[in-house]
Amino acid sequence: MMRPRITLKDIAKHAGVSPATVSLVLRNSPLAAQSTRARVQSSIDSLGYVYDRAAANLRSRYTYTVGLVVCEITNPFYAELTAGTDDALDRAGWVAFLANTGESPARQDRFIERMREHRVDGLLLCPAEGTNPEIINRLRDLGMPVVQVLRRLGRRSDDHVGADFRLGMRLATEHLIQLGHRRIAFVGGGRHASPARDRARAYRETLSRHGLPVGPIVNCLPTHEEGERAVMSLIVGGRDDPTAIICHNDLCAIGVLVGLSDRGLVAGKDCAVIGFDNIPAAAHSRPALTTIDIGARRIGEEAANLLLRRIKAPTDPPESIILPPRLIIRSSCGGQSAQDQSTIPSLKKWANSGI
Amino acid sequence: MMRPRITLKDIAKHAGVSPATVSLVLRNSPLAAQSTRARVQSSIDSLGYVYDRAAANLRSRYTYTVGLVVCEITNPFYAELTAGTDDALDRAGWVAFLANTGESPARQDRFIERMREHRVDGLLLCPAEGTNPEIINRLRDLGMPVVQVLRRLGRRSDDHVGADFRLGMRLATEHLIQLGHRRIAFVGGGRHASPARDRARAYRETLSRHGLPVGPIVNCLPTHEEGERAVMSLIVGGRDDPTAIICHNDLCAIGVLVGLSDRGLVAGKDCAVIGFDNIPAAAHSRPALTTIDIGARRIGEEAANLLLRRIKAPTDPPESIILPPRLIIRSSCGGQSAQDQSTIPSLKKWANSGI
DNA sequence: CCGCTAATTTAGATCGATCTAAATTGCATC
DNA sequence: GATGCAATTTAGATCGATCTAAATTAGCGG
Repeated sequence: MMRPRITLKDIAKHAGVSPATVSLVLRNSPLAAQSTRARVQSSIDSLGYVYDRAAANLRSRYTYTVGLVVCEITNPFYAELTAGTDDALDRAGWVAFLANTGESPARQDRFIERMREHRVDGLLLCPAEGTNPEIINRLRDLGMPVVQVLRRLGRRSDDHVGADFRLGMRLATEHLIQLGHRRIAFVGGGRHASPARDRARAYRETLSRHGLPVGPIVNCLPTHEEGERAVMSLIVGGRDDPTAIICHNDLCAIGVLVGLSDRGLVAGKDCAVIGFDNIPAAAHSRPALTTIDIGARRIGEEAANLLLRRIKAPTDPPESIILPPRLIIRSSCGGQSAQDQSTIPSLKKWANSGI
Repeated sequence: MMRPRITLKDIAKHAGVSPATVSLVLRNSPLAAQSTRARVQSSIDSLGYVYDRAAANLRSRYTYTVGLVVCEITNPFYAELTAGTDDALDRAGWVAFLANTGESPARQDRFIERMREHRVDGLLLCPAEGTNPEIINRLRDLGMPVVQVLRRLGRRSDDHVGADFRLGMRLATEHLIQLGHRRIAFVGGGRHASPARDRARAYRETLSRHGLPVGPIVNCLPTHEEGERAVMSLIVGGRDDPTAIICHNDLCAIGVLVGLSDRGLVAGKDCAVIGFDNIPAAAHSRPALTTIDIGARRIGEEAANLLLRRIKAPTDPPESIILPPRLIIRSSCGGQSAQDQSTIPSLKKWANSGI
């Protein structure tokens, strides 16, 4: 019924060499002579052999797999990031196990455990909100290479790839200030992950530095719905209504745009709106959304590459790779609607010397 | 430096039993006595043992992994579908390798090969456009269980989970006809995957059945950009301009909404627009998009469950699970803007008797 | 033709689990 | 206490590759 799998031994017999030699050929070892290499290769082709990595990694060091733990893949931003890691891993010949935690630490723990059982060589972790920071230390003690993506738990001296959220938020805030806004609200604050804290902090600092009042701040989920709803509480028609709104991300900014239009207001004229992430939809809202691009795909790629480096050199000092954000000016803040006023993205990168 | 991995043998020694017994306990075999089970379990806990599935599956039948091959994860619809499969697999204790082919058959082939090397027990395949249908036969000959998701290649008697795209398109078209539209355009036609062909066909059939003219049809990618652009070619201000536009999917429908508003037209008043997929953003466009919901998440779950069934019973006759679409009426077609006029989704399902 | 080094090849143990088939134990019955 | 049968336990082979260390072969100078 089930025909037996063709193994390395079968190839050896067919090619008239030892299994050890076939193994050398399979791994492109320089030890194998050109002539035998060719002979073995032709046996492989004619028998239709499939290399069994699962068996190989029992003995060898690597499984050539990593775990990708994402907090919410249905968020377009993370989908983009996932596509980036998939790309980079594919190029290197690796594959990723996917886990979508849906912001559940319990599910995340369960998945990480499962990954350990499958002997992944490392983890790309965008930790769910509320994750116990201890998990990083635990994984390090277990010798499991981990690269934190975007969100970062605990100490600053772990491997990490992210964006400069504070600079991003400063760019956004200063853009509005330059346009003359004095009452600048923040929608989607109150999240607890590190990028959220960074944003909130930069928002406050920038306003204070310019001697402007901080707030109002609406703490809500960064979603369409809550963005829409936030407008209701923010714009009451009084003198003190904000003239500009900075949003935690584009999803929620697009909600704000809709909320404004439902109130008969025109974003970019009656009220400026600025987003964060530059998801594909941001270019296609009306008015088109001014936002901060942080290069989701690129972050995914850099994270995958860093993880592969770390797997190969586990004791090298940790790296923190921070990609520069750029302000994308469209029309939701009124005035100029120039296309993508971009700065050349240069890679800011440093290694903490293992402190 | 690297402390050696704790193995089943270590547990055996610690608990004073044989490795075989520990193995039984690990697999919850009824052969192990309650008392030994407890003793072994406590050894496991105190030594911090991690089961090595990679080693186990060398000998045993299953690896408890599947490959998930998706054509474009950055499309919100597929992201949702991916979340659904991830959910179902997680519940069953399985994990998926992820591959985002980006509609590249070559990349898809490469990935499938890699999955075979990793000995996945089965594949969830949403084939890239242009995939050679032979691949299904090849995989069947190799004994690899495959469930096609949404898109379906070649013969109708393979395992497959999808939506009734033809019914969906009929619902959409008839909805517009009922509203009195006579010139109904189709944007995003010309795609080659099976769901696209089904939609185009139902669109034509329904119009013909009602004695209405077919077209105009704009063949373009189902994206924001091209949706916007399509409006330019479709609405020229003449007598024969369509009064309604059906779109291949919501992404492109939202583009059409934007295109209309850029022309100073109001969707739902000057022109009706209807989408397909019911992605999250559809409820938050303005006007809110009337669309066809096909339950992306549910499809992902059903596909994962079917694959698990097929892995356990490879010789059972193939199943085709078709989920019913439902029309979600919002305001992009004008008139009533009642919330989610939904029918109760009942599962339509049949098994081809292995023909 | 021998010795010596360098280039190839290989035998056999090993990775960490499962599987088969046989051995052992426990318990009720005779 | 011997016997039979079911319930547990176990030894040892096995999955399909890699690894180590040793064996073989080739090439070259003398």
